[in-house]
Amino acid sequence: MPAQPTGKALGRPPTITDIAEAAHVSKSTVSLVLQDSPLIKAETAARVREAADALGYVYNRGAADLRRRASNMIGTVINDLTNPFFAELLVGLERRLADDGYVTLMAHTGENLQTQQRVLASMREYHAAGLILCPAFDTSAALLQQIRAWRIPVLIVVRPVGDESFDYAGSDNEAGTFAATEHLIEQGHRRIAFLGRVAGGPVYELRRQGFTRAMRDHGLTIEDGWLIDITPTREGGRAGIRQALDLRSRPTGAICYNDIVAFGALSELGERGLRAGRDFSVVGFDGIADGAHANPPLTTISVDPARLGESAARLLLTRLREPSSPPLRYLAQPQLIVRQSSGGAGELPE
Amino acid sequence: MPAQPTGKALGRPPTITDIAEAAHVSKSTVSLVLQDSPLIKAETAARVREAADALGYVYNRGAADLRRRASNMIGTVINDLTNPFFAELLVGLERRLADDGYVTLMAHTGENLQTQQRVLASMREYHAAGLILCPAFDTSAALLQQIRAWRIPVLIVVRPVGDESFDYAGSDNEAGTFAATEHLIEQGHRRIAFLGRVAGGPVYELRRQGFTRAMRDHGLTIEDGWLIDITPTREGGRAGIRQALDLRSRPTGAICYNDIVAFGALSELGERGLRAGRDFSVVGFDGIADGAHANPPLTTISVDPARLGESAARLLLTRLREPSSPPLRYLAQPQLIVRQSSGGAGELPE
DNA sequence: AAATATAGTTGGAACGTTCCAAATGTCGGC
DNA sequence: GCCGACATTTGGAACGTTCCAACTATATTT
Repeated sequence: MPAQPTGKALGRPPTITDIAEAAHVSKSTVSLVLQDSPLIKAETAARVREAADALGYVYNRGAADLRRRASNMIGTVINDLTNPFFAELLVGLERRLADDGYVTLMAHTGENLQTQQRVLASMREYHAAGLILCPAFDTSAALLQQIRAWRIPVLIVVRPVGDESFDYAGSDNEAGTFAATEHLIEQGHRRIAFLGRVAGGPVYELRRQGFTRAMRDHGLTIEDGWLIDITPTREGGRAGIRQALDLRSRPTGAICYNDIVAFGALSELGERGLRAGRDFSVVGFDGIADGAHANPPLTTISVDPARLGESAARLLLTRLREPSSPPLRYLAQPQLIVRQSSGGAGELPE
Repeated sequence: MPAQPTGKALGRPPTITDIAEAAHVSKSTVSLVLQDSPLIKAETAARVREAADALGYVYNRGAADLRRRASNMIGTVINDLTNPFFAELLVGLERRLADDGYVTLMAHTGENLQTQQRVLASMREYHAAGLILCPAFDTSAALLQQIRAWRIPVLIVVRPVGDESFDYAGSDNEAGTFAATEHLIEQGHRRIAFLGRVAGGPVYELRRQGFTRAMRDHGLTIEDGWLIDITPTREGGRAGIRQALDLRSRPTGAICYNDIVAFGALSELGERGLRAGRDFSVVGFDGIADGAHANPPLTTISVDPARLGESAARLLLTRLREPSSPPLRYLAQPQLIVRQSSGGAGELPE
């Protein structure tokens, strides 16, 4: 903790000019000292720093940013923080940004396009050095073009929008569900459902494709009703399982769009007296921390959300350093984590 | 979406001076228009706004803040975003702040005191108008005194630190666990454990006290080993249940420090082939959204985290308007939500 | 007709930095 | 005693706003 300022109190917060006066140098010198410039003699620098401490000086980043025509703020737009996946992503993001001396301007959209537009505009007014955007559903490519016209570096996370010319960090969704499905097949499952949205943009699309490809590759057909359309929430997961269990050609396991859908699925199974991993198999997607301590612990395709966040931040920082390099891209290779929620395909007890 | 700027392009982003020129007024007038001042004739204002749109003007809040010696940024310090309780809190907080035209500077400490000190200092440099701090464990009262010396309004959330002179938003922890415990007692339980930290600051203290008071009030004694010391995580919850079930005088239910501890408890019970609500009762604390779709759905003491966040934001905004009113305080009245994880006290199957 | 009030507009000095160009001081070599 | 080279330091004009005091009209009162 810094010492209390001891010098004579001015009526207002001290500025570099005050320090300059106290240390008998010019304010230019003070400015250079604060920037750790090697131009200044060590002795002088020490004297300046002493004066600054004595006066209780605090750097005014706003003023500096105005003059430098730059800032160290990164705007981060998240749409659903109540999904732990995004919370963990944000943690990784913020940690990395903080480590590099940046500060996070955070906003939450709740999937609302107008809110999204508003917060982006606000971040622009604050001169954010860069933006990290997890686009709300139905975000148009036009919005991205607009941001590009703002000339603020922007990185898209998780949900690809627009063309390939934007920096992007996400995960290999198709490969992920492919691996998930293969896992169930290897466990002996032949009748597998997919719980996700039917028309929910590219992420849903790819995850479903990974599922269908794995089924096809293994010579399995997807029977009517196994592609179950739900909202990607815990509630949706429950509904999905209800639907699955009511099917005439009942599946023995399900690939879930993401982990929270899977949680809902586990809950509904439990309510029916069924135990995931024994009576029915459930696989999630995301690898959020809660999965390890779900009931039962959840088999999932992990993309390590915190790490994805760090990578996203890293990409944006690279972009800031290299404004005109070709589009950057990071695709997390999802990894299968086998826990108890998946197991052999027995017959369901009646 | 605003129209593309159509006017002649300058080499640099347009400023109020450029608008002034285009609209044939002074920059003072432009400034007043941007502030919606009633001093300016409607006709003139319209002309100015037109010019601003045409040039693609974007307000420079940094410059304005420098001159006004104020800002619209609120610094928010959260220590554990991976706990959905805090994520939901943050959502409520941010929503309220955004509604009032403020922007959220968010930082994550991961319970690290040094990180906390660093991010607070950083927020000061950025001239945050106010701070919302959920103090990391072991935060000293001295730190708060220091912040007070900075003359930045600060609101403490969730964990009380320092004296009563700080604005605070939290919940009635003692009443919460009291109600939780009474609930189990009413269900017929007589042997109840408490899963929490033994020396973890005021929140733990109060929640434990609510438990002990309820037990005492109902003439029940707390036997050796029923106060179980764990870290307040999912992992801790599992360990706690393991410990509880191994006791010679085995409890039939447990009050958990918070919901994620309860989730761990549910997981461990499941692993042992026990079903919460039938074989053992579990009550959480916080009321995070996941609780409704846990396996089984979790009985909990809800403080409605999102609403708590909104209230916290509201308090801080009030403080900004009334810098010298007496300390503000909001105590959420926690509410018992009965779901399936608690039930009658049967005997445990051997 | 002068004085006063009112509405609308404006010049210019801040706000606290940065950074360029220029100034100063010191040293060695001639 | 002068020159250039180098190490340090500095004056002052920006950066894009706000806001006070002053100014110009025009209308109203005396």
